Amino acid sequence: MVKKYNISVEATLEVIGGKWKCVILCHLTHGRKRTSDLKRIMPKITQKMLTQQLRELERDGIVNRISYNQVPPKVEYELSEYGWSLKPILDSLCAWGNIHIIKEYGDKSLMLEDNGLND
Amino acid sequence: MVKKYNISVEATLEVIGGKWKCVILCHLTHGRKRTSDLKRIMPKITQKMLTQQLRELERDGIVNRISYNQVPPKVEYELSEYGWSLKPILDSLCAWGNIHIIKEYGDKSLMLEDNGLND
DNA sequence: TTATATAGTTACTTTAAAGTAACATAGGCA
DNA sequence: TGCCTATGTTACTTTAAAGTAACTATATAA
Repeated sequence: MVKKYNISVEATLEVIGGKWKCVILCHLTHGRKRTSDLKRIMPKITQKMLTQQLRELERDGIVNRISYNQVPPKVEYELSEYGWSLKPILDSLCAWGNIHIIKEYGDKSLMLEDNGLND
Repeated sequence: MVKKYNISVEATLEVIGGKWKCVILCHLTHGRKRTSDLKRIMPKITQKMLTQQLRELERDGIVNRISYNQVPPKVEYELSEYGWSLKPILDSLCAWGNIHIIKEYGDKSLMLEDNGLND
């Protein structure tokens, strides 16, 4: 077998890398969410990307998918126990981002959408 | 002006996202490195990607570029003071990656290159 | 019976990231 | 003179990620 990683951080990036996964996971650290909740909180994500990213996170054991058998469908997503082990990382990524935004733009309210989670 | 971020973690990803930046930064947490050192430690990175990523990290104030005026050239890179503020994040990304590799493959020595930094 | 609501899929296109290979620099040394 | 070194650049190609738009399913309520 060929060694896959130069350094272990690459394994983490395989799981939470890309444009959307960290964003989704940060929102899920504030509690279980329906698909429609996630779409409302992240207005710019498309249905396709949302499902795709959630599927991959589910495959990697990071989130649980809870499907209620009803019509119209109701599906909720939450961090799994393993997913919660990412909480300190997600928190510090957000915290550093806040500092960086203030450093770059002076005022974070200018750059962050008003979704009730940026206060 | 249009709000740029849904949540602050996106600002962080703009700085350290992509395939190489976290890897480069993790190596730099072990000390100042010449370009040739970095190429040796990361054999799969190309000259172009290495320079490109370092330039962006420099532009964002994360690394310092130290150029000795001599021929053949000698250039060193190190974390800036601002870059060092990422150290806790980089460390926890690596630590989580180790755990994840062990969870997925049982033995991390099977997956990590022998570059002297994975022990 | 027809419209509604929610979650998801599919084929396709666009955009962005990464990789390749050849070239540039310039002082020292054989 | 001409080659070596280390670092970096450029034009181009390839690959991967993300986005678009149209489609599906189906119990319930109007």
